[in-house]
Amino acid sequence: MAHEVEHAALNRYLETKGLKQTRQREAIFEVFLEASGHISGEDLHQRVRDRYPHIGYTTVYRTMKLLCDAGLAHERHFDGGVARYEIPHEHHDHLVCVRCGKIVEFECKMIETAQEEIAQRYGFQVLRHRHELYGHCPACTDAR
Amino acid sequence: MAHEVEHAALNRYLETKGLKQTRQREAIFEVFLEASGHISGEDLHQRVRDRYPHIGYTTVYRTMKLLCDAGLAHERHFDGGVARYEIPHEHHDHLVCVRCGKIVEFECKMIETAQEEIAQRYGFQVLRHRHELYGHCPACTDAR
DNA sequence: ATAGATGCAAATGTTTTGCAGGAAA
DNA sequence: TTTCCTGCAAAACATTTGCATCTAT
Repeated sequence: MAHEVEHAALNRYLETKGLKQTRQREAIFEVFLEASGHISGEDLHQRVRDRYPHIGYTTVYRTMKLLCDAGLAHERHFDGGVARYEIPHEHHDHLVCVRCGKIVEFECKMIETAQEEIAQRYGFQVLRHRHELYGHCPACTDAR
Repeated sequence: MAHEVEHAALNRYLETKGLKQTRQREAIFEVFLEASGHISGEDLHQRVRDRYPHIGYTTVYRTMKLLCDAGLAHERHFDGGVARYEIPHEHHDHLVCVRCGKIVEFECKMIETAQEEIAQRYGFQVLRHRHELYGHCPACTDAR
């Protein structure tokens, strides 16, 4: 089993919450870590199934929710209606290819600053935001 | 009936497409225009029901889709999973209050410019985007 | 032994579709 | 009178919940 550090973090979290360490949780977390980003609940379920044929959708969803609570995963919803999960890291936004589904992360200090200024102008206390650019990635632009 | 100009535009569209002018379509469009912005399908249905008790959800959805195709309405999906409709006007983004649901529009040329630069940097051809700031509006910030 | 986890089936919530009857052109 | 609409019920679709059973502690 790879990702020892991460699994240790999960086990620590489970322990502090009085929750249990199970094969399913380990398997789901492992597959999630291997996928390294933007994997959908469905894909995750499929891949975990390769190792645990009887695992249910339910357990995948419940475990991902748990991982999010533990701060070990981040849930995103892009257009299309399915939840996707990423490994938490510094703040960023996304470019999404509407043809092939490719997702690219970007970071822009200037936009962050502008957002703060806008929030202040309207008296809003911003808790989170959503910023996604949808279009064609380089490969899909060339393809026609 | 108010909004004569808009209804004329709808009738013109229906005619060019060989579609029919019906009481339901008129009623839905009228209620949509009166709401002037960010009304949900459910609210729309409720309000139309005050005038046409037997109107179905289905007709409201189908009509809003038609209005979107005609360019007379714009569909938005903020967090929460319900479609909301607004009267089309120049490009803008939104601030959404997570407590009271208030929606405020904003426009920022600087962000638009930054988006273009980012798209170029990653070779994406951007078709549309989504930019929403979620937080507490002034009233809800004061309330506690 | 016991609190907690699992997996199935059924429920949820929003939107869409099939279809038979109804209305506009 | 033909083409298009409407409204109901049922389907879709992603996710959640109820519950009886199983398992880690």
